Amino acid sequence: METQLYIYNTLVRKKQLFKPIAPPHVGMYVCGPTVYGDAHLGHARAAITFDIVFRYLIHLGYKVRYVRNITDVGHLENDADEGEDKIAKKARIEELEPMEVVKFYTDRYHANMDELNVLHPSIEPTASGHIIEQIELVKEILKNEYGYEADGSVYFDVEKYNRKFEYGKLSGRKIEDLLQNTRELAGQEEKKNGFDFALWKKADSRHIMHWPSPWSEGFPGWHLECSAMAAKYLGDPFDIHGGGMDLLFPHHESEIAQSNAAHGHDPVKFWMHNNMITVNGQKMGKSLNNFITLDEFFTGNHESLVQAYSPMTIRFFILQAHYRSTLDFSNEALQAAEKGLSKLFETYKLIDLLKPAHTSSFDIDAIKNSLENAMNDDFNTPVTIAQLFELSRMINLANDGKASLKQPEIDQLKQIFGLYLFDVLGLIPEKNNSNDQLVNYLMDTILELRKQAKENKDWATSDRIRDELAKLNIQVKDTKEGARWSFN
RNA sequence: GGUACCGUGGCCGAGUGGCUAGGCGGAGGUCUGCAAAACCUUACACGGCGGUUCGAAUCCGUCCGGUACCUCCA
Repeated sequence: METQLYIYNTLVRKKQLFKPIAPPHVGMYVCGPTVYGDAHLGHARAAITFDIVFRYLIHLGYKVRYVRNITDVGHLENDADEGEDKIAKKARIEELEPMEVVKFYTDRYHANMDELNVLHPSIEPTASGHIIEQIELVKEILKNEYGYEADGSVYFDVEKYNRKFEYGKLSGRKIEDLLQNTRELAGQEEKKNGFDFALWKKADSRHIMHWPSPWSEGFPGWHLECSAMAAKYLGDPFDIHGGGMDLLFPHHESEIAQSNAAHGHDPVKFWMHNNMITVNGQKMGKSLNNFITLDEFFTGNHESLVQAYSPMTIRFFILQAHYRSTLDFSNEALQAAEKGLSKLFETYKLIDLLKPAHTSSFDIDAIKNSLENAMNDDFNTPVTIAQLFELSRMINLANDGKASLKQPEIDQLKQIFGLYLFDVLGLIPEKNNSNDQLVNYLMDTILELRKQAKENKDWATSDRIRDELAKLNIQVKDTKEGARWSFN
């Protein structure tokens, strides 16, 4: 494996050469969704970011086990419904069984991810399916005396932990600062310190989801599931842990603490965090209620959207920014992405029509190197895409007879273009929404009639055909080789 | 208040000491019955001020503006 992949590691705040713990195997854990609502653009960004990591590691020849969890219990609400489980709350409102809610939104999440051409993770564990593992982890932490019990709940003793380890190493926080700035939370009076977090929470009568444990009938704490499930499926330590930047603190910080408290060492070598999608410069998020769901994007059914945007447009839009930068949503930006992407697909199709020459104007290997370098530089997909546009330009020039390519280079060009466009970036042409064979046959017939009209200089008929087709969102493109068409 | 991060042309968005980012849009051109599409060419930039340097969008300082985390959040 010649390639030198550099990954930005949040833990050290710089890019580091990626070396797996046990090559050729790579273990990657990514925080998945809490399934109590529809996925929005931010979920797409996280999923696509790590889909790219997954795909590229596979491309490099690694054997990757990719674990992405489904959070279906546990996260506390922090408003009037003191300590009520998020899933349970939603269930109460909709008068559904909690698992019914979980199933409903999990299915919808999966459907959205498939539409975005996000590869399925190797394992997709649920928190509710790993209560036993989580209880065992709490026991270990208690055994090592980094937790304490209070009225059926168990809390993590951050101050004690910090004497031996370093709480805040990932997020760059100091425990003294935390001391000053902790808000009043449910169950605060049971804690030694405001910044202590729950490992196990006793359920009260209003909770529908609860499990027996040595301490109480209750439910696991906020950060426990990831620690428990990652260790179970990827070992301890493992290679890459990913998630949104908003999970950095306290979620990931606490995961590190739990693992150290239980096992005496850090759980993860590389921490990766994708940045947020913004709307008018402000984070798109549940709490701000400014999110647009993926289904709304796909249908255009939202007041902020002037049109529908296809899943591939969304994917391309996200990949046009580097994952560690914020990405500002706007109709203009999405429309630009839509056009740019279709240009790439169109030029890819042109490759097969190129006529080989005896000389060659371009250095395909140079582009190939640029593509590799871009991906190796912390998955720089915007630069990767820029290189694909460079290939696109070559294809068009050759197609116009303004440049030449030899057959082996045409083959190479097609191979590289396809490799990065389809396999690495995961961009695939949209399927037409109709019966392909039938539509193609009809279109051939219609365009043949229009061609005859044109030959007879019957412009009224030929223009009418063009206009009528336009009403069906079918665009007729006259080229030197005859008319082509596409769905708009 | 604490801690980070960001400020690039009309819009989105890479780069991070000297060499074109790229896309969309704009302008000009080629093609065309017309139009569209397609293609080619091209203009437009690095928040303000000061410093380091032969040279800074890129490093340092400072000011201004914005964002994120500190509470569930991708």
